[in-house]
Amino acid sequence: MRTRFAPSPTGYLHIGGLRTALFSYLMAKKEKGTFYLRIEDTDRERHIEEAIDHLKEMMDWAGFKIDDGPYIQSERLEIYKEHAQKLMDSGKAYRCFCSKDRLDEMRKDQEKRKQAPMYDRTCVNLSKEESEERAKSEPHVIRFLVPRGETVEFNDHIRGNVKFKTNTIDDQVLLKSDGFPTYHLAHIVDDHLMETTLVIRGEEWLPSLPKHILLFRAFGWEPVEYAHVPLLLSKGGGKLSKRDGDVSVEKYIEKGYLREVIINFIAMLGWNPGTEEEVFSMEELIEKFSLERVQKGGAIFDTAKLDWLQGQWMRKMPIEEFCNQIQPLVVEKYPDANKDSDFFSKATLIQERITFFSEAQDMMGYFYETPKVEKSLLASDKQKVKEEDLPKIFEILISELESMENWTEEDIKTKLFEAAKANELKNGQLLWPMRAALTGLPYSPGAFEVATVLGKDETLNRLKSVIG
RNA sequence: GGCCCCAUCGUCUAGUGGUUAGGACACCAGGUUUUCAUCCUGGCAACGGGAGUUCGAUUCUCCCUGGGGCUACCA
Repeated sequence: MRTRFAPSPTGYLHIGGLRTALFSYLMAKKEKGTFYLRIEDTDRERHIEEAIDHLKEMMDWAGFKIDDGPYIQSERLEIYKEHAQKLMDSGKAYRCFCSKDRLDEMRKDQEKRKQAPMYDRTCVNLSKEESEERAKSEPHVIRFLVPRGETVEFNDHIRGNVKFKTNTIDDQVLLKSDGFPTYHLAHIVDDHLMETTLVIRGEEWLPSLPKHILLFRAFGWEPVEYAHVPLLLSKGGGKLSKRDGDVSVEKYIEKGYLREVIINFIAMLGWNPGTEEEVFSMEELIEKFSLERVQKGGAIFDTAKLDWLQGQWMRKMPIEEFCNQIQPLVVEKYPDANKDSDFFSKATLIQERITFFSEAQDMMGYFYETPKVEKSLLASDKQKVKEEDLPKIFEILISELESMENWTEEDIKTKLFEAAKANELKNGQLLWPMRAALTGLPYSPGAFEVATVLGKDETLNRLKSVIG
């Protein structure tokens, strides 16, 4: 098994592109085959220099090991020319000197008459001599002479048997007047020469499939295998494109989604393992992926589930790694966090309620800075804590906690539950004001947990300063 | 217009010639000895329509409808 990812360099990586790359990668790795990268930069107008390096970085980020390449099509122009020539020599392609204007007019005319726009083959009838002669001075393209009256059948790995009549297939341009090949020629030549065994690409290529099969035949080559994956759709239903919002992988990385999350998410868009599991690592995907279980219909790219997955993966992350990720961020704002021997236990409290690393700074602030506590926060209707009861509540809290010898979470819990009972208070009436006083936030880890990490002295300081 | 592809809850999807059509996300309601989050329980919610095949179709066939893609010297 040898697969490839063959993007054109646009400057960013489309999320759908990442998905076809992922599927290709998974197929290759599943079979212990190879996966290579090829840059399809045959459109001069689109060419962007840095895009190639960027693509390599993205493959690296995604965790796709590139076994080979990148092959750059713009560096292989001679090869495509030779192959186009071969087809001309065997009468399967021809030069076309028609101008852009004439073609436009022709198409307009055809549309007016409600015909399918197709090249009218004006240049097919040129004699070999005339064609050779004019080629010396006139700009021209090379077109594929599509055989008429045939039916091309092909077995797609996802769609099964598909049939096309060749009569409706246009004489595709193979080589442009600037000497660059079109996608059609370049991909056939490359996938043959580079010994690709399976091409996985978007469904938008399905209508071109017969052209490609015909080209393989014209060269006398065995066609590669194809799998056309369903498109990613926007909420409105159309093909997901730039105007629908965030379609670049870079955007999602910027937002703070984990690599594992994005990979997991796009894998599940159009594919499922047939079980009810939904959280998969790359290794598991490699093991379980199969084209037979890829959906035929397009999938709407709806990110609601992405956030859920992000939470799943955040909580799944080993705590050491979690600390490594957030500590630098927290240190930026709170330098004390750098040499904090308790950072680990603080991070543990945060991990189960965080969605993005970037939130850590705000979530951990009260560990490093005495919070400013709004008086109104200490009371709570829901917890039945009235403002006038606060002095008494804090008095109880302070005296109970002050008397403690062992400052452990269990001991604090026992102590305060007893105190609540003794004073005929609900747990919440004691704990809400305590938690609020310690953190200054409407929500945070629990009072016991925060107090434990803060230590006895700091806890008491904060409780005292609130009523003072 | 022509050609091609597709069609199960709002979304991602499982599924079989006979099922209470399953799961997940989202949403709603409860619970989890304090908030938030997590977690748990429950609820809401789907086979586009019409023929045919069949004892029986969500499932097989055809038509319709709907959606999508392609129709460049772009990929």
